[in-house]
Amino acid sequence: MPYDPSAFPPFAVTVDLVVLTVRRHALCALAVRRGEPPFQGRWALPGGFVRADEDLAQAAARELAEETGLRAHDPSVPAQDNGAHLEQLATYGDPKRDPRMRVVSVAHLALAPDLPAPRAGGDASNARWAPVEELLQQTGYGRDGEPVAPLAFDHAQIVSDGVERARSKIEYSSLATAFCPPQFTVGELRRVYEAVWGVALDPRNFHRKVTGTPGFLVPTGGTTTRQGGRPAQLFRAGGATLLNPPMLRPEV
Amino acid sequence: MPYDPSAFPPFAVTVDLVVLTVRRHALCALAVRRGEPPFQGRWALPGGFVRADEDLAQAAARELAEETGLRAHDPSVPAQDNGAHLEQLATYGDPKRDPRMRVVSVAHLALAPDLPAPRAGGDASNARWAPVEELLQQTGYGRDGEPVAPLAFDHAQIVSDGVERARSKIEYSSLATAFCPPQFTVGELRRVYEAVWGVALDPRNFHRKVTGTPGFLVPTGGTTTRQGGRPAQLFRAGGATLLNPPMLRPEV
DNA sequence: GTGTTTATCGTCAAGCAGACGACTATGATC
DNA sequence: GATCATAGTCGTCTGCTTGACGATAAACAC
Repeated sequence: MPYDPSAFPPFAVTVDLVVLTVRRHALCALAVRRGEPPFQGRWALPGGFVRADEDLAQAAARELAEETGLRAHDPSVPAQDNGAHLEQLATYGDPKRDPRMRVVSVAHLALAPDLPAPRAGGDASNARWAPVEELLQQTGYGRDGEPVAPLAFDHAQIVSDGVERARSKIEYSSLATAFCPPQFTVGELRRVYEAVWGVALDPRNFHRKVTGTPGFLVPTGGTTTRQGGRPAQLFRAGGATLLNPPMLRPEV
Repeated sequence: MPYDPSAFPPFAVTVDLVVLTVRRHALCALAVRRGEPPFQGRWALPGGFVRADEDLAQAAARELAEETGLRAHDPSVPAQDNGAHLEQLATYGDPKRDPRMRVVSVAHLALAPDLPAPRAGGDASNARWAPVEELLQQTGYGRDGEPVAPLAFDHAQIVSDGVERARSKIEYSSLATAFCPPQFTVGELRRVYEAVWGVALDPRNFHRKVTGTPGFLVPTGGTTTRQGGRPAQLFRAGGATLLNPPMLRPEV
């Protein structure tokens, strides 16, 4: 088939980001307020058009840096830097998902440690970390009493898919460490699991499990009391990416 | 931002299909021979452009029907029909993946029972079930002595990702039944696992595991001797989609 | 009948998970 | 400084699941 642009319909391709973090014991996603129609004034996921010479992962990393200042952690480089985990999530292409034109959005999932206040072009009021339960409830009032409008476009579905991916993936991988600072304690890691899954875990069994899994955690030698109580050993993420046997999510 | 087509670069969007089945104890993928440049004469995955009014899943289901005659099993309809399992796999958008133009391909994964001979527009010589190891080796000779050329475009990567998805997903879901006919025996299901994972499983432990997992298998009452030996009970897939605890893939 | 093939049931030991007791080491409070 | 609250860490015990494997059952081929 020769190059014939009339042979296929043109699409706009965007990347949208589900950036998750754990703040105050709650799983939160980054939301930005839309400045233009459609859905003007409503909250949405950060994202933007893929440029003509850009790979999808590059576009996602660029948007992530623009919105949060985070560098994406290239998974092909095993060196543990401070970058966020970034992976492709899914692609959304309903013909009516954007009323203006035909847009296919390649959603990406980013996991980041707790960050300073978000920025969106320097305007803090137009970006916030929102608890995912608040974003996913169709209507009602948020914790601060502000009425909650549904997310723009199909972004509620995308957030839901991203949260589900994160919830299942920390079961059988060491990805939960992506929510932690470079050095962290077993208790901090446990609170990540508790926030993402929304359950309480037994501290003793959790400690036995994570310290007993080879390659999951590497002690750095230091200790900290930043959580109060007895000083806790500090660890960094080990090289293992797959947990076998997996961490079991409690039922019900 | 008003609708300004010059504000974003136009993309072509395609769907490509990784259609897997188990034939003669080997995991096979459907490959079609390309009739036009680029990569003319080389094997590739079936696929095509997404139409202007089509959802991505619709486009994938349409391509699947065109290439194999299979109807996609809509996961929102729990009725067990004879359709194939179809799910989105990942999206590939390297700027240079198609030398003609900027193409973003939304790959889908389909799992089907063993089928009669494939067809590609009625021409059997242009479609075949190829063992995935054969497709994935970069060069060399296939089982029939025919020299093996790498798949067109980035399709080897897509097949690799699809196979890995299938291998991991049958661990913790009942998806392996998608490779089986509507009624099947425990031994047939075990041979699916063995072919997909490329390992031998203990028949006794496998039998205990699958029959002991509630909702996985439902006995139909019938028996069959089509595999030889003692008659085996026939089952159909139960309603359970998640296996807990999962089926463990042997190491090494 | 004998052998072969496949299916199915049972047994046993090792390992892991969940429940939970006990102890340790810090900071906060009186 | 004693006491308390908080968080971390080490053990123990019980039940369940797994992996290895013996034994039996029911068909077909000869």
